[in-house]
Amino acid sequence: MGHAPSTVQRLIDAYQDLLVSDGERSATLDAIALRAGVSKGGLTYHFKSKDELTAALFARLQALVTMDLEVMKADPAKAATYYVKSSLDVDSPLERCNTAVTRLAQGSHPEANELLAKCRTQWFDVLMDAVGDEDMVHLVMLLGDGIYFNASLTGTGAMPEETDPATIDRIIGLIGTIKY
Amino acid sequence: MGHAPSTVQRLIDAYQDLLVSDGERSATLDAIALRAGVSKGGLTYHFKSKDELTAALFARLQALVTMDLEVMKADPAKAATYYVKSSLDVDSPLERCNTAVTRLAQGSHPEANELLAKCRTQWFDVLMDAVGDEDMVHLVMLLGDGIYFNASLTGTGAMPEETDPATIDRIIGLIGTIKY
DNA sequence: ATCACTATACCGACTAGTCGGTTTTTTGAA
DNA sequence: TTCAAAAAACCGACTAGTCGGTATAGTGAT
Repeated sequence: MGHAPSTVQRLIDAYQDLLVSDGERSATLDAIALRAGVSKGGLTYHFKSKDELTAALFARLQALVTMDLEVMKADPAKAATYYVKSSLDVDSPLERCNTAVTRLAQGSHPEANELLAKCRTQWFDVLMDAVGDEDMVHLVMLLGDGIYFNASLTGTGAMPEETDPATIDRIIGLIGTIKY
Repeated sequence: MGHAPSTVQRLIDAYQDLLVSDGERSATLDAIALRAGVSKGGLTYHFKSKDELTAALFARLQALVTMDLEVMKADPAKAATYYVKSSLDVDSPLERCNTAVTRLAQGSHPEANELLAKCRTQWFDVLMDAVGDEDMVHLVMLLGDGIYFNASLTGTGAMPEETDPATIDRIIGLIGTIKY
């Protein structure tokens, strides 16, 4: 049966959600505890410091990326399309966690930057195995980043329809016509 | 001859630089004043509140974008290439200001989000006039966003060579082969 | 006298982290 | 099966420090 998420997981969820929806400044210990449904003392029982909580968030991202890489390796022919399309799914566990860590990176958290760089290198390597051509891999990853950037910016401001799935499908079609 | 920047401009510069290099949290009034080489009192003399300073940063971005749009309109044939390539130049006044406002947007500052959305719509419209095909414009803008995202993430973490100009040139070449 | 500041002091709100104490769950011997 | 002791989970008030903002007295150039 599906376990109800543990307090530890709920605390990481709460931290992640606050980072994604309101940014680093709003992700205070009090706010995290409140959202997770525990007291501040309950939070500090599980995580002695905010850095420890952040480390747990980093570990979650690494785990989710590892799973994502396995999916891509399992079907190399679809790896590139999968990478681009999954950038659109901002509500997936991976994308949400990725966004959360990106928020920290943009607050110039050195470890967050290093982790993101490492993950990107891993994606790059798997895409290279699947696609073969370096420039095409760069194109695919940059396109994915652009989609992700657009999607994650659509918080309050009403963006145009740049990131709707049908448009992405047509763009993937255009890319598919490239001979390399 | 080139005026030495006024105190007002130096204060906006300082705010912008701190946002870009250290994120929203580090951009305190004290830090801004220190970097601009004025006292805190000197800052509050020119800007009654941090919101006023932020408004000045927003106005700067709008002005820089308007100039950028004029450049693109002046040579529509090169507009798309110009858009993609200029995304790489993270040290240009426009990209630095854009990054600074993006930092605020990711801290879920509603006005920053609206401004960025507005600017993107303006770029989209000009590119539509220049390129004609909507999907190609989306592709160009997403690619530019991806480049920008990558480049702006390269703060501390040593990124791979994804965003070097030669690679971008080859990718532009690939895009150029698409028939639409 | 006005402008463009410097320098310093202060306030209230907020933040990360601490700590003594309380509740809940688990354990293992009678 | 019962039940008390131990361990784990959790509470919330408190501390020290930070931030945005306010206030005020003074300085030197025009």
